[in-house]
Amino acid sequence: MMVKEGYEPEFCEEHVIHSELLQKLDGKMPDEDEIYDLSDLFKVFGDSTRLKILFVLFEQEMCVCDLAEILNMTQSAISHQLKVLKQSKLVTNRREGKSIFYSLADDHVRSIIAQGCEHVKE
Amino acid sequence: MMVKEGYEPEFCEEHVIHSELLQKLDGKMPDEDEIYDLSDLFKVFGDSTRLKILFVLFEQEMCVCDLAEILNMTQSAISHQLKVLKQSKLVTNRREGKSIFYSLADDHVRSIIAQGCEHVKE
DNA sequence: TGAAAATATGAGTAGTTGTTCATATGAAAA
DNA sequence: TTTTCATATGAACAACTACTCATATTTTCA
Repeated sequence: MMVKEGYEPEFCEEHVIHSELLQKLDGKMPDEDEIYDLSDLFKVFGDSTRLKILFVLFEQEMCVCDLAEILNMTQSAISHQLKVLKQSKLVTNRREGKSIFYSLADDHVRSIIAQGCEHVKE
Repeated sequence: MMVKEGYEPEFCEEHVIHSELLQKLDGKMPDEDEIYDLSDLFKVFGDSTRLKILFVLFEQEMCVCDLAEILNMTQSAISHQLKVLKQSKLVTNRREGKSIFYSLADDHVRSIIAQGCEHVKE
C-alpha cells in the first residue's frame, strides 16, 4: 500500500483540482461558521411538529395549551419545541395572565417555508 | 365525551378552542403528508456537509472525487450524501468516462438557501 | 480479457434528537 | 398565604443520522 509514499489513491488523477478553482471557491463559499448557523436553522424547519406549530402561528398567535390541543400533543412536547423555535428567533412570546402567547418573529419564516413548499409541489 | 369524565386537565380552561378556529385552521393547514414532505426537505438542508456540497455546486458541476478533496472528506461520505441530495431531487448527475458529475437540479435550491441566509444574517 | 480508477453501497457505530415522565417555576385567584 | 393553573425544564430512552470501513459495481485502458 505504500508504493508511491505521497500518493493519495482515494482521489482521481485525471481531474486535478486547479488552484484557480480552489481560489474561486474560497472566495464564493461562506465560511464554516455561517454554514453551521445555516444548517442549524434548517434543522429547526426539519421537524414536522415544529412545522405544524409554525403553520398554526401563520394564522394567529396562540398559547401553549391551545397549540397542544390543536396538534394533539402533550404540553411538554410543545413547550420543548417552542423553546427550540424561540432560540432560533423564529417565534416570540408575551405573557397574558397565566398564559403565554407565541407568535411568528418575522416574515423570514413565511418566505423560507414558502420556498420549501414550491420545491415539494414538484 | 360525557361532560366531566373525559375532562382533560392538561389544557387550560379559559381559552376554549372554538370550533370556528379549528375550522379556520383546518382550511388553512397543509395536510399531514405535505408537512412530512416539507420537513423531509428541510432535513436535507439541515446538515453542514450537504450544504457545503450545494455551495460548491452553486459555482460549477463537479465529480465525486473532487468534491471529496475540496471538502476534505472521504469519497464514501460524500457519495452517501450525494445520494440523499439526489433522492430529494436537489441534484442530478451525468457520467463522463469514469467520473460522475453532479450539478444542481434546479433553482429552488438557490432560493431556499438564499432565504435561510437572510435569516441567519440577523 | 484483466487491472485500475471512480463511484456506490451495506453494516456497524457513535452522536444527536424528539418524546415522555416527573417535577419545578411563576402568576393569579381564593 | 395557600392553592391552582399554565408553562418550563431536566433526565431518561428510543429512534434516527452521518460517518467509517470493507466491499461491490461499472467503466476505461493496457
